[in-house]
Amino acid sequence: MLLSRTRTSIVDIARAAGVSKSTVSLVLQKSPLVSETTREKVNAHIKELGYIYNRGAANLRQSKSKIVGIVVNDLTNSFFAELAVGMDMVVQSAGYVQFLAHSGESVDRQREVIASMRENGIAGLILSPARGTEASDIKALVGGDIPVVVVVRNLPGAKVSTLLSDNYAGAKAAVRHLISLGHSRVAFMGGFQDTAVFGERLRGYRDALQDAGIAAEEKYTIHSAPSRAGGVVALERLMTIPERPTAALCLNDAVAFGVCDGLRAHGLEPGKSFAIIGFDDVIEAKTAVPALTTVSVDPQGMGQRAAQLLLKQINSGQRDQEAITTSVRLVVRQSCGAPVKQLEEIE
Amino acid sequence: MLLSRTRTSIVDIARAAGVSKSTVSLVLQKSPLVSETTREKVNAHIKELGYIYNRGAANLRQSKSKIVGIVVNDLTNSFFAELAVGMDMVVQSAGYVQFLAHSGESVDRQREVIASMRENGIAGLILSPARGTEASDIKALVGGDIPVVVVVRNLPGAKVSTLLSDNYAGAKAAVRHLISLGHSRVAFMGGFQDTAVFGERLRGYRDALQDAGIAAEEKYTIHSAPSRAGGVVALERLMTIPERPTAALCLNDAVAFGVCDGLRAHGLEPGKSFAIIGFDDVIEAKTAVPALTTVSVDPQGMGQRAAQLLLKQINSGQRDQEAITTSVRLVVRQSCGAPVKQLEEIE
DNA sequence: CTGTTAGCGCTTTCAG
DNA sequence: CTGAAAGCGCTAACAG
Repeated sequence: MLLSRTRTSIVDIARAAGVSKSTVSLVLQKSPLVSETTREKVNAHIKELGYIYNRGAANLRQSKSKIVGIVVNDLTNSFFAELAVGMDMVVQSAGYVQFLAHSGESVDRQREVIASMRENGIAGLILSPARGTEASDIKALVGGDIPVVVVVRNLPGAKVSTLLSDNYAGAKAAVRHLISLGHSRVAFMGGFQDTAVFGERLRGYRDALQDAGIAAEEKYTIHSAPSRAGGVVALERLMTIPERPTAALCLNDAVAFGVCDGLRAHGLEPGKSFAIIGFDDVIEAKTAVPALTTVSVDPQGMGQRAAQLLLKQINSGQRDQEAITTSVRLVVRQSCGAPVKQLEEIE
Repeated sequence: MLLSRTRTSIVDIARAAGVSKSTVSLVLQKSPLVSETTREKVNAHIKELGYIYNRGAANLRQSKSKIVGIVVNDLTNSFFAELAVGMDMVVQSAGYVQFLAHSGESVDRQREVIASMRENGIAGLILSPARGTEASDIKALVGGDIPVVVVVRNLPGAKVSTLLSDNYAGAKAAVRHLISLGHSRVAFMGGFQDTAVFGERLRGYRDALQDAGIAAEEKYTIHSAPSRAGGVVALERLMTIPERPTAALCLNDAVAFGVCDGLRAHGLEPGKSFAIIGFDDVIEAKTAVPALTTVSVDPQGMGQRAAQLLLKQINSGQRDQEAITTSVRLVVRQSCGAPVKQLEEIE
């Protein structure tokens, strides 16, 4: 808790170099106002004394910081972990640091951690909301003081920039693909009716069927936890229904992997007797199942985009902007072998 | 970058409540020295003005912080993501926040990010080192000012607390298990000779064979990237060697999953014609392959332990302690279904 | 129990 | 080009 007995500061090096502390400060800021000779002298002493810049003090003085907050609902899910890695890349290379926290889908924890980050002076926040987060929550948490970017899950009504993938179109394209392969009994597996993501993907699934003149059977929509374990459960359910589907669109890759696990437990090879489409295109999808096709969201790319968006807002001093929802076009691709198509942006 | 035009401070609320700022400060610290009446009055104004505590200012004044740094080599790998989640849990509930960064196995990035964290005043650091990190690096980075806990990968010679799993014993137990099932041609798959973890696990593998009077064939050790994709590659290599092994211990779960992927591509069901043991016991291992057995490290538990260790050191003001290496005993378990045994600690 | 005062380490006018 | 002085928001003696 205690940081050294009072580590060497700007005045120590000023004294050592025989200059004033303001001069040292200027050197630190690489100001051109200081002569080459003094700069070198000062820098020498900085090295010698092992001086560490105290950014906290500077932040206080300037009322600004180069810290961003990132709160993610579930780091245990590769999709979100990769999302975080993408953000990390751009945050780091912009010279910022991040408080990165995991809410574990708990809105309470999410609230606490955001409050804590605010006290610690973040300049902006990226939030991948916990299930059950309300639009009203977020403006209560950050009083419009700092820019906020919401990712992945939509918070309808929240007046913040939001970066979403076009789940509807992606799901629709995936199901169209299955239909073009001759499937007519297609299931939608995984997830519960509690996130916008689920709703959008389901809607895409239904509309694609409808467009093809196929009635969407209610029993073909199989709810389960949106995890790998959930996929296994969903498959078990699937096996019991009459007129069993021949293909499925899964809520996400985790569910798809679980469905594959389940099929194999029944001695069936995924992609052979039963076609599966995953969703998100997590790194593992690249080798998980030879026959796996996914709707590609490219989590790392999305994370990068979100972070860029936030930094732009921070630097432009933007606040309280109208909800600018950007959606990322999704492409259906064969996971193994095929090159990943580029992320495209649409309004 | 700019934090509001100068947000409401302790003096604003002091003025509003008609008290001095020190009184407000005392209220904030829940000091018993302040009367119930004034406390309530002050609190009322705090709410009304939407005051946000400026922890940075307090940190500066007290030369301490409740921020820890966590640097992880690869968040993309579920093992490390779960490790981070475990740390997050205890850090958060101790009222700390964390800078959490991903080094992507780059020692340069690792160095930069640690430097940045130090400038930002972390009270301690947990490091899961990037490949190639030297013992000398770390004392250069943190000058013994703050406590450091190194996890997962050993940095022989570094004088810091280290939390490792007993890789040698775990690997040995796993191979003994395979031998007891009747396997005599056992491969070791995945990884390169560049981390201590690899060396320890390999040594355990070899010694178990030796103890059973089986010669460890050099060709049965198959190097590859320690990732899922690497596992696929390793399996391809394996298929080409004469007197093909009948079982394998994999460097980690990611490799094990890749090996399974590869087997399936060859029409072989993992666990049937070829036995596999993974390593780490990532969440997915719980459903990934019905027949999968892993050496259980319990990443989240290990993360919690590491964070507790760090916090203890922070609170006790410990510095420069001798290298206290704690190793966690590993158990071999059937991944699916079987209950996870508790983490045990040994000297 | 409450107010006064000084100062954490830095930046920033403003003079010299 | 360099120095002196003030102040960011908070805490910590110390008086009253």
